[in-house]
Amino acid sequence: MARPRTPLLSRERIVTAALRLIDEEGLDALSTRRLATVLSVSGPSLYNHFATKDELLDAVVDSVIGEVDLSMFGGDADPGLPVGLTTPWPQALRDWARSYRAALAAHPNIVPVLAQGPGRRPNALRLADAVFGHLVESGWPRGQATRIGALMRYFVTGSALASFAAGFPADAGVYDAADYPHLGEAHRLAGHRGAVDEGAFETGLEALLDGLVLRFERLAARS
Amino acid sequence: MARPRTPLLSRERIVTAALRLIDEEGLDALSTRRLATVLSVSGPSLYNHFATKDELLDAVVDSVIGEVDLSMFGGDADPGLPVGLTTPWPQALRDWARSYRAALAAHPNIVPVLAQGPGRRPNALRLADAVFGHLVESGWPRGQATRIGALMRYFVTGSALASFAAGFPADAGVYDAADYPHLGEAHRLAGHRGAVDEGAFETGLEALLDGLVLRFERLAARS
DNA sequence: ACCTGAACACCGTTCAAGT
DNA sequence: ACCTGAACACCGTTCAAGT
Repeated sequence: MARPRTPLLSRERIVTAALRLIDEEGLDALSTRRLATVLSVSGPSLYNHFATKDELLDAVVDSVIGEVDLSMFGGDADPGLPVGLTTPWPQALRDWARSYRAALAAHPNIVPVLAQGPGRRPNALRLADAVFGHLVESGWPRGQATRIGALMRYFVTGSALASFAAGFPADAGVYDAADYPHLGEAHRLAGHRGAVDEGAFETGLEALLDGLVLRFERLAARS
Repeated sequence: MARPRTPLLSRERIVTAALRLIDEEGLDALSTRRLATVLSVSGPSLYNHFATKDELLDAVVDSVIGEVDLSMFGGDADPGLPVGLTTPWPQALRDWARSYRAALAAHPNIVPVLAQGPGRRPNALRLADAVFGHLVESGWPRGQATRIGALMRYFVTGSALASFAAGFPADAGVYDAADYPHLGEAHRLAGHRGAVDEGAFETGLEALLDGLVLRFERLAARS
């Protein structure tokens, strides 16, 4: 065929197909050759749009991060917003963490890539900027704001990386009472996967926020 | 050569070499052929000791989890220990979380595999059993104990998966003030990698424990 | 039982050739 | 500019053959 008059591929079409493949069959299932087959082109065609497979993965990751809601941090959306109308930081962190987790948990297989940090990906940098900026403007010292951004990412990526409940085999035979005296009911976890993971995330999120509010109050009391 | 009189390989030798390769060059660098070369045998030899590469990875993962200290949960170590001498649950969780993170952070490249859950790996199941058992015996309802086990794993795996600080390029040119108004100092993060990540982990851990203690007190007040 | 080389169906990527 | 087939150096795994 050689060059068609309208391109067969675009970065966007490639990214969408790649994410679907990763979601459905895992990160290892994404090969340039399989992806090309799905897109009805030959393998090397992809190299007209991405220099390497890593660059393609970067684009996939950034498209996922682009789904995270950052509106609770104000900023760009309403530049003329009165200062008193910004969302209090604990509520902003709560809303953001839920949206962040939802976006990542929808694509758990790509979380290990995404967790490596923002790199040069624009959506990831925008996210870091919004969180850090809001915390500093709320009165957190810069060093503390950095730590909070980090620890929130630890918790959210950890919770999206894999289901806790689904990690326990549903086969009751695994949990020999002599070896694991307290895991007699563990085989039922996988069946309640959604509720267990959601409950753990919410409990952890609220505990974290309570602990941070406590620290913020101590900070204020000292000044 | 064919069969030597004393075996050239053992599961242990293979696991050790595999972990070193993963640590030094990443998960993708672990191929059965490279591993075999390191061990001075031919590729297929490994299949005399592990049925598949996945089974080998499982053994590597469990060897890492075996490094986590569980002694703070009492149990096996001192079966005749008086009840009053068990470590209070917040301190036990703190000590365990630190040991857990240290073991994982020493081998960050394998964390994505390990985070998939215990599966049938004995050391991972022992860990889950010890944490859950200690929480229940400390007075936590079983449902809450499950959630706490889960949320602690979220936080620890998230913190060991990748350095937060190292995720920000050291190249100051990345952080255009027009795009990211609050990231002007982000290029200096990578240089303080250890301190930033350690500080974030400790802050998050203490905040989480504070929040959980608060919940435990509320629980006690209701009964 | 434990190692070998040959073989199969895969990879990511490069490159010359086509329009 | 954007696609193709051929080619290179890799993969995981199977299998028959050796001791």
